[in-house]
Amino acid sequence: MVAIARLGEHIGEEVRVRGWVYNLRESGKLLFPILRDGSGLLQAVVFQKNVPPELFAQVRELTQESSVEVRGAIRADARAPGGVELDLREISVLQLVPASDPYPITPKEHGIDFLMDHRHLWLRSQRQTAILHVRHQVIRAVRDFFDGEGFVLADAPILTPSACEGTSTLFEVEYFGEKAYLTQSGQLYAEAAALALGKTYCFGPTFRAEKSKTRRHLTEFWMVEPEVAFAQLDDLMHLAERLVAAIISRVLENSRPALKVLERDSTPLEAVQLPFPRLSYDDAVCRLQAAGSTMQWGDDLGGADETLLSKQFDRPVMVHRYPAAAKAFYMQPDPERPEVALCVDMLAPEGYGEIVGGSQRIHDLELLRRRLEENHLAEKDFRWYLDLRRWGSVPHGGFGMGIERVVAWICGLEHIRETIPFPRTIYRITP
RNA sequence: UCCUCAGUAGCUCAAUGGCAGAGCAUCCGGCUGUUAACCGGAGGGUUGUAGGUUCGAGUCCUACCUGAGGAGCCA
Repeated sequence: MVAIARLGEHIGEEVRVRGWVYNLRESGKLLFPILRDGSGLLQAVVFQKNVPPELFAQVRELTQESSVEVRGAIRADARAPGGVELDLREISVLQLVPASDPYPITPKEHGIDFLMDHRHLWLRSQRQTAILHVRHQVIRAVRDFFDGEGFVLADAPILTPSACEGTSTLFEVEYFGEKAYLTQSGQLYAEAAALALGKTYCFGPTFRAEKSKTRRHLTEFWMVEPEVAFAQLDDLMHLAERLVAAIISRVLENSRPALKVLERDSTPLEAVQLPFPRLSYDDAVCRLQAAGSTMQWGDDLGGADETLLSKQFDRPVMVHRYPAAAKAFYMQPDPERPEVALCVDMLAPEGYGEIVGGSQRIHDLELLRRRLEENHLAEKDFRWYLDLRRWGSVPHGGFGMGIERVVAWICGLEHIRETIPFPRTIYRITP
């Protein structure tokens, strides 16, 4: 049994291929069933005069997405998509899709509503499998990168007793008579792990119940969050840029065919070389105002601002030292300018916006207590978090990277919903 | 939550307030190199729901339902 993607290595040989009927083209006494197997597309050919009548008849009545196993010789043929063709000699039909109930997704155009309702079938399309191949490479690259850097995986819980940051709207669940919430970030737990392991990361699903309705948002998405003891802001920026460069490099190495299916121009990806530009928030505000934005110092960057800024660079840009007032309570203030926080956001090029957000964390117990109070957060909810500052506190920090946004950028997609097998958005939880 | 838009055949879409249509899909027929094949024919409809205006509503009005695009918030 040979995967379609590897048939180029079997020219001249007789092979068996298992898969599904993608399409069937017909021209008189000539049939062209197109098969897919998840690795690629294969055109088979059947000449009526070269095969028994039963075989010809059997192939002729194949319907889209019927599951089959075929046998035949592979030969190079420039006329076939993919460059190789199978001279079909034998077929075993596992399931013939009945013509009375045809496969709903045809090779023609469909609207997004219909496709999302049929997401479980839409995944079979060339485009969707290509995206999932890229996603797979991105995740492999992340895990290999951290492994190579000596990080130890320590996943954070998904069920949590209270808000991690106290800002987002959370999904509430009933937990044996108590209220619990789906995690919006593993960060606080990752900090505990970092003080145990030195360098650690967690990687899992994250939930936001905000009623966000844009092409950049999912209610359930995957986030990887490294956390490093003794790290300062510059160390975090250095880590983040190398992580992203490693991901891009991996995708360019392993996913060229997928990028081609997606018609993704790879030149912007090839331009992503170290180092990435660093821009202080102050400089970002100047640049934006010069470019016509109405934003003022103190405002957070809006979506349009992010796009405007990222289009000024050919690689991801890191914006650091935002006003502390606009940021989370746990961020370490800059000792030289307490009104800004030692934090960084990485904006992807081509208008894809924020893919990384991180900071150095407050390591002083009394300062952290003060910040909790200023943010009206109850100290009892953060008792264990404060403990991390009572015994062996060190400067430390980390960041979160949203996998789906990275995949959307790399694949050049219009909308993030195609980057995850079963997207969860504000108005959609099925299939 | 706010703003905008859409809902007609399995799918993608047309239809000036006046007979509800086309392409694709499905079925039948034709074609010995097709490339979302092509050519000919057939079947397929409670126009999202409920009201209203009108001689007459897919079309106009009101409410609701479902979804999409954007804003805010964020990864």
